[in-house]
Amino acid sequence: MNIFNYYRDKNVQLLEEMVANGELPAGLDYSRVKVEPPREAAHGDMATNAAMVLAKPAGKNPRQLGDLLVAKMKKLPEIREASVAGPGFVNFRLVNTEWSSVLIDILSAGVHYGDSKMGKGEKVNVEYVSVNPTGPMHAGHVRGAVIGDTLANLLEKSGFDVTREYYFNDAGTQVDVLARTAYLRYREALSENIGEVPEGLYPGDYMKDVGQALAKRDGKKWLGKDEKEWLVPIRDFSVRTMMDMIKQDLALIGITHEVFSNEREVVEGGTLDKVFKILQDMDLIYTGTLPPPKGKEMEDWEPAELTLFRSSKFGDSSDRPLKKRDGTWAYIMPDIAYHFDKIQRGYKWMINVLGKDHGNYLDKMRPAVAALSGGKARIDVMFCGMVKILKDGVPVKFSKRSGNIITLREMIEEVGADATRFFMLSRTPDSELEFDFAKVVEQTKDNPVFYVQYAHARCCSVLRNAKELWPDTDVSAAALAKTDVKRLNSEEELKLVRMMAGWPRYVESAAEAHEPHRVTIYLHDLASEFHAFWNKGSDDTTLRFLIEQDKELSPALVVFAGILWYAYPRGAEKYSDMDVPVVKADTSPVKTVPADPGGMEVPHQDSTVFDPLQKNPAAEIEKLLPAQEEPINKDVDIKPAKPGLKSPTKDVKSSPDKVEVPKVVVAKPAIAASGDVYVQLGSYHDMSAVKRDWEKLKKKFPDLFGTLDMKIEKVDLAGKGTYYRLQAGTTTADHAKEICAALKAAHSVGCIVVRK
RNA sequence: GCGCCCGUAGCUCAACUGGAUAGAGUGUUGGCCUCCGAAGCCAGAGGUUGUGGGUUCGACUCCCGCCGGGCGCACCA
Repeated sequence: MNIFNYYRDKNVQLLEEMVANGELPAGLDYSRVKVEPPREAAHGDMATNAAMVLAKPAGKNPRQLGDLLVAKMKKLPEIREASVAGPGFVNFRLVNTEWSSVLIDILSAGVHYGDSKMGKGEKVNVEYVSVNPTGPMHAGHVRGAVIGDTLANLLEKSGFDVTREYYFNDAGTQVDVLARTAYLRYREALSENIGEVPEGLYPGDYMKDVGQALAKRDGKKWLGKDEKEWLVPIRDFSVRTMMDMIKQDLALIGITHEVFSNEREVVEGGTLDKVFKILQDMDLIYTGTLPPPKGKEMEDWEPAELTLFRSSKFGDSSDRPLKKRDGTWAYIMPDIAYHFDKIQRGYKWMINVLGKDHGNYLDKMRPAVAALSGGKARIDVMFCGMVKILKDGVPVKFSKRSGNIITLREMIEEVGADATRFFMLSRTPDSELEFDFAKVVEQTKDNPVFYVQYAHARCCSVLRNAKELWPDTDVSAAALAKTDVKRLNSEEELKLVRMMAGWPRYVESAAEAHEPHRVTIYLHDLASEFHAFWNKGSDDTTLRFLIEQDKELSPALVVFAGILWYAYPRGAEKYSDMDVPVVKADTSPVKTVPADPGGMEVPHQDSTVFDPLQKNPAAEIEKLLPAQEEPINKDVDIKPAKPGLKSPTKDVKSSPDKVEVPKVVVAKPAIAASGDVYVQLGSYHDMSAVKRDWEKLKKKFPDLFGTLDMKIEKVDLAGKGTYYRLQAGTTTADHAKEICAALKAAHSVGCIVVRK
């Protein structure tokens, strides 16, 4: 039960009484009336804005109306005090037993505390993860996965009928590449020497397992056969294997989808034609020519007759092609058909969790959904910000080429599922997030994960001690629900209780606003309140959880705190059986209290207790997008290797106790110190991007580039296409170095010194 | 150029979709262990919420204009 809603209804009831006896005019709209905890606890337990929002329609001034309401409220036995304050807030306090009875609610509801019927059983489809089956889940995917899953949990808890769905693409060229890679690894598994994985195939080692599995299942069946024969069966096998792998990975962080959909079924089921026909019948299809994209120099743009969908009728900026020039489907068509399928399955509300880089997905899909549902279905997209992975404070380079990806599995093994989930939820979804391996496992209070876990550990500790103190006492939630909680009435205790009473409000607001991170904020606040209460026990022994003379009362509070830990974003149903739903945390001390108090050594707060996975982290690329896997080789920015820098050799022998800080030696460039040097700032596929970036840079670093000119160097790299290199010059070698240093410091662009 | 998102303490972020004196952590200053876990707690200092207007009882929140940043803008996937 949400006690705030309860009193909101109570207030509305009072107002209705006032209407009934003529104090207020009839027909008032109460929908904006809210009851909330006041921002300042000193103001009271609860506050309502009723007088302010109803003043105008009621033809009274807010304070006048407030006074009327206060008079009514004061007659209620549950309300101890009420008054009008500020611009017209009505603040009120409840009698203590009202609060302490919340504890009984919590204990009897258990993990269902905070459930509500807000959603009224409405069907919602939450689609998230949706990683294509071409590789394992990696660190960049995790955030969207966690956010989507938690949102689904919250919606479910709030009374929606939620379906967790996963959609994967198994019909494009990517899965063919997957099949070819699998075939190669299959040959390898049958002891063929395959050498390096050729460009265009997936280089990762995970494909070895697929090859092995295939060899185990089919033996030498496919050796020497033509691709035409093996492509389809091996593709199916690989897709299945990869999906199994992904599902296992997801299970590691407690994510299970109910429905898996795939593109192939959509395509082969003929849905595309069906959807097209429907749109045609609605007269939303025509053949026409689109204007060229604005503001973007397109050298190779030429007008073409295309099959277009009148999406602009549904708020899109322009109509969109559904078929390519050659008559085949455009890539958005399967997605549209897939959403049609969802609509047909009865969803009026669909939520997609995507990476921020899919910027215009919603623009493209919303018109189609509107058209195909007759305006009855709604699609929302949550865009998740990027994750910057750091190891020991150093950004981790992410490159598929070298197979250097941090997989979800590695991440979980390193920091644990709970910490991962918590951390991924610690910021608003669309913001960028720094995920520092060292910080996540750091055991200090600047690690919110630990801070919350520590509070939980203390709860466990109390229960453990309670069992020791009173071996015969039942400390299960059910037993504690019978505790005489009315005796909990000190201000300190009630403060904690009020905090717990607020949980249902957080659940609702987080679900409504699609902001699962509010859960972690709540937990942090709750933990903070808990720690504060704990320490009060030092000054005042009557505020301890365990009071030897009073075994009935003591542990009750702890259990509530413990119950709320469930809120840790995981599925409620998984914890049906509970004393205290346990979140992973140390249940035993890892640091002992010294016998001689007064000089306890505490680790420095900035220090870490984490041993990094890799000691040779590479810098540079620092953003991870939950993006689609792609075969290597596409459009890679080609940069010459930096002169003078060798990759660190592994077998450098150095004694561990003599740690040498590696000296950064900047190799002296073999360039004369006169104006005969350019700095190369980037390399692009199209000319307009070069110009655009140059303008940007000039604006951003006027001091650096003010006097320099732009030079564009065109290069043809065999097999890789044409590149335009952006260079600035000429200048001296020293100045060039300065520029590069400054750019590096600003994390802006790469910078290479080149000769004239 | 167009569209979407963002700009809050020195730093990293909140602020319960319009509420009261904008809060936490970090850093800094001081205090608290004979006591349920001191990896904790308490207190001090730190702000014209990028900027200029508007809407109203009331704006970090909504609207408009600027400034600064991110992402997206193909018939590619």
